[in-house]
Amino acid sequence: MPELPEVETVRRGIGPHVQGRRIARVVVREARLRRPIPADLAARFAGVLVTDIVRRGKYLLFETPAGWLILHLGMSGSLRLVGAAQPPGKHDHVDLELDDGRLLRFCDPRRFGLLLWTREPPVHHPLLAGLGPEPLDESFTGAYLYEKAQGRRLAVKSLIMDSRIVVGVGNIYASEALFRARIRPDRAAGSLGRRDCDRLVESIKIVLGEAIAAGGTTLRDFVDGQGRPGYFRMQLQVYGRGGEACPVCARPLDSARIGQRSSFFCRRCQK
DNA sequence: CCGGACGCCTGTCGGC
DNA sequence: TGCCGACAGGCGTCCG
Repeated sequence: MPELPEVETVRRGIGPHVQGRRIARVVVREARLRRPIPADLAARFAGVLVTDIVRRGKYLLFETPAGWLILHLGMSGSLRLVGAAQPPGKHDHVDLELDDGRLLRFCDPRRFGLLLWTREPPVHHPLLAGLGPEPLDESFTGAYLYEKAQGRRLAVKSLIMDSRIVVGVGNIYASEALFRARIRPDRAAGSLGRRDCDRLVESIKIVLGEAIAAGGTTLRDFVDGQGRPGYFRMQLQVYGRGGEACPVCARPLDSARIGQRSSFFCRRCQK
C-alpha cells in the first residue's frame, strides 16, 4: 500500500499527537508479521517518552530514550490514532497506548509489515543500512541516477523501485514519474542518457511532492493517521488506466508486467 | 555482480 | 450463488 507519500502523510498526521507523549503500554495481539515482533518490545517501551518520529524511505522511526522503534507498513498496513474505547478489529495487531489515553493502532491485514526495535540509531540497522538517498533530498540528482544506471540492462522502472538506488518510489509513483518524464518503463536503464536521467529525477521529485501535498493515494484502503483517505488518486495520469485515453495524446494507454509488477504507460508519448 | 522468480499473507474481484 | 485463479500499494531471499 504505502509508498513514500503515504508514509510521510501518516508521519505528519500522527507526529504532533505523539511527539512529547509517553507510551503508557504496548499491546501486541499478533506478533507474526514479516518478521516476529520481538517479545521484549512491549516491556522495553512501556512508559517511555517519544521524542521524535522521522521517516526514512518507507520506514517510520520512533525515537525514545529506550531506543528506536522501527515500523514498516508493508503492503496493507495503516497506523491510526483512535480513542481508547475503540474495539480492535481483526487485523489490528498492535496498540501503542499513549499517556493521554489514545491509542496508536497498527493494522496490517496481509502482515507484510514490520515492528522492530534497535538501541543504535536505526541508520545502522541492517534493514536500513544499505538504503539509497531520499528522493526529495538534494543528493538525488540526474548525475547520480545516470551513474547508477550505467551498464544496467534492468528495466528503468525496476531500477527506480530499487531501494538501494533511491528509497520510497513504489509501483504507483514509478509509472507516474516515468510518464511525466516521457520514458518507457521497460527501457534498459543503461540506455538512458544524462538528459533522460535529469528529467526522470525531476519527475520523481515533482510527482512525490504533489502526492504528499494531496495526502497520498488511496486506491482501496490507505488512510492517514486520522483515518482519512489521500486524494492523489484523482491526479494519477496512467496508473491503473490501461486502455483509457492517454491524457496527453488520447491514444489508449498500455499496460504490461515489468519485474512482476503491473505497469502503465503510453507507447506514443514515452520513448 | 546481475536480473528474474518466488514467497510471505489476506482480501477482493472477475470469470465461469 | 459459489468456486477458483489472478492480482494487490513491499521487499528479502534464492537461484541461474
